[in-house]
Amino acid sequence: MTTRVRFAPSPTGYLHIGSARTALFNYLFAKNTGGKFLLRIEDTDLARSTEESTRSILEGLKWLELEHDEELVFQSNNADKHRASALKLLKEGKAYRDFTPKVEAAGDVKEGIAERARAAQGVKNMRDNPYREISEIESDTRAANGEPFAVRLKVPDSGKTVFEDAVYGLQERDYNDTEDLVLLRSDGHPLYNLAVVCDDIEMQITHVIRGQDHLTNAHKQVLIYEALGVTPPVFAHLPLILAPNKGKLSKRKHGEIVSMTTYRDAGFLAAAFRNFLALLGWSASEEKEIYSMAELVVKFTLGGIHRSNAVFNFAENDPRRWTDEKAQWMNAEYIRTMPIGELLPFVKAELKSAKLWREEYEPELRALTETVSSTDSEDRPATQAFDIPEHGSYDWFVQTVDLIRQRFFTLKDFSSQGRAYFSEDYDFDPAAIQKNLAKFPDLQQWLPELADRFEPMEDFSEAAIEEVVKAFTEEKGTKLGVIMNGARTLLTGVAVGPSMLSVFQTIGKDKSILRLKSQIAWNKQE
RNA sequence: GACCGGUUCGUCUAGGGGUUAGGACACCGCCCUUUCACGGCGGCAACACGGGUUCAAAUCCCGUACCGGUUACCA
Repeated sequence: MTTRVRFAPSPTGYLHIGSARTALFNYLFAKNTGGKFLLRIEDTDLARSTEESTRSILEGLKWLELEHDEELVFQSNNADKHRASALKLLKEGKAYRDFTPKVEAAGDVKEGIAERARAAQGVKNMRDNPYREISEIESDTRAANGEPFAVRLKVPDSGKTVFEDAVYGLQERDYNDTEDLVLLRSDGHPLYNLAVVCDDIEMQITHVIRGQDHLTNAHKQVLIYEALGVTPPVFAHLPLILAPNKGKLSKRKHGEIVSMTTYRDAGFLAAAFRNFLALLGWSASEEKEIYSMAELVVKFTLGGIHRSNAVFNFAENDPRRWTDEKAQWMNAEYIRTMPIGELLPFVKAELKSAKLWREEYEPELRALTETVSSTDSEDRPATQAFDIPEHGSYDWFVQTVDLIRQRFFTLKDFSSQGRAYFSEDYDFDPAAIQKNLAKFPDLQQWLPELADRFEPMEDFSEAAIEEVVKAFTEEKGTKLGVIMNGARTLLTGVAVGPSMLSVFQTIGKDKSILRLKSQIAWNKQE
């Protein structure tokens, strides 16, 4: 039997990091077992569901490249079927009409529930509903008279629900601990637990993989499956992802850092984020951190899922730790080690959106196949002096990206920190000016002078540049670092980056000269 | 409150009767270097607590503490 799993978010916000991981695990399990990954939007609560949210969720899934196999299902479209099931149970005596008037929840719903539970301590039987045992005739009559009623499942008097959770093991719950849950609201609207069970049956779901917050719901759902006479699917509940204080990670309290689109917009690679997510609550039991999607698919098992919750670690008021540092590291790791050919399209998109892209960077067909296939960043020789691509060409673009990616963390860095490589209009980091220029006033004369030395050079290779700069340094009786760092600041606007010789060569002779002579940075320091 | 679940370095985790308790991120130090957030080497750092079982417990059992989930005519 082929496995069929579903990711079933409710459209009440953007794609949350926890939901994203649930989607990932469902996807991985489906692909690992050669099954289908389905998507269902749980919009039974029309009042809270929004189209905007559905769009955002779809967008997040698209970014993560978790494509669903069959047509998207909207739960609200199946309301009639859900209702029919409830009515069937009513007819069979497995459910009953509850004529208790509906009470509107007020204030903090959660708190109200807990409060009521504490107050009802010991006095209330979960199933002491006065309408549970009224006669069929009375029930029918009152209903016929137009008296509003909810339909509740009649939980059997004694016994327990039992199921084997693929993650948490054997789960048992005494019927006494489960109330007669409402299947249909008094306005005829089907409720979550009913809807989920009906849809999962309809969609022939074999494995329900979802957050641990549904673990107790599973007992209620098993009850519905039993009443309906259908064998329940396999349940696998996932540990929760917590905030640093080990509390709930919520959209309201933690805002954008839990939204998938935040990461997309911050310049994360989907592959890196997926990799990070996969390792949050799951492990292949080996000392390895970097997994491609293909590897994850092969290695994924429900048995590798943990039972304990994981903390998503970040510090709200520390910009460097705005999100989990391991996620940041993972992204940097991908940027600097993935095959350059795979990275290029992302850099292109980033440069385009920053208006830094130029058509000259577009590959000719020949160049593309050559570069992409010969990409083993492991043992590619360092840029050679005799191999200087024409500035601004496709080859130059590839070489430049490869050079500067070493110290980048996100795709955004290509258009911010790396801006000077692609544009004449770049900013100067005040700290860099302070550290590398202001401290050495002589540089204001020296650097333009160095530019003059570059002028007559025919061969602007790293070796040739090195020779000129070294001679110049000696002549001035200063240290190489002073010249190099001053030049770095003028040429790139920042204090960090690759070897200056590579930078000179990459920026090119003409631009290097221009920038060394530019007084903009100097003027800025005043 | 009740029911359910969890607890290995700060964080993500490996290990599940005998290990110097391993890896990754972060942090610290050294090296490389013209700077650096790359790289290399090294370091700091954990089995929640108390009982039991056992020759031997981080690992099995019981209890305690703490944390989390659920307890809706929400999903």
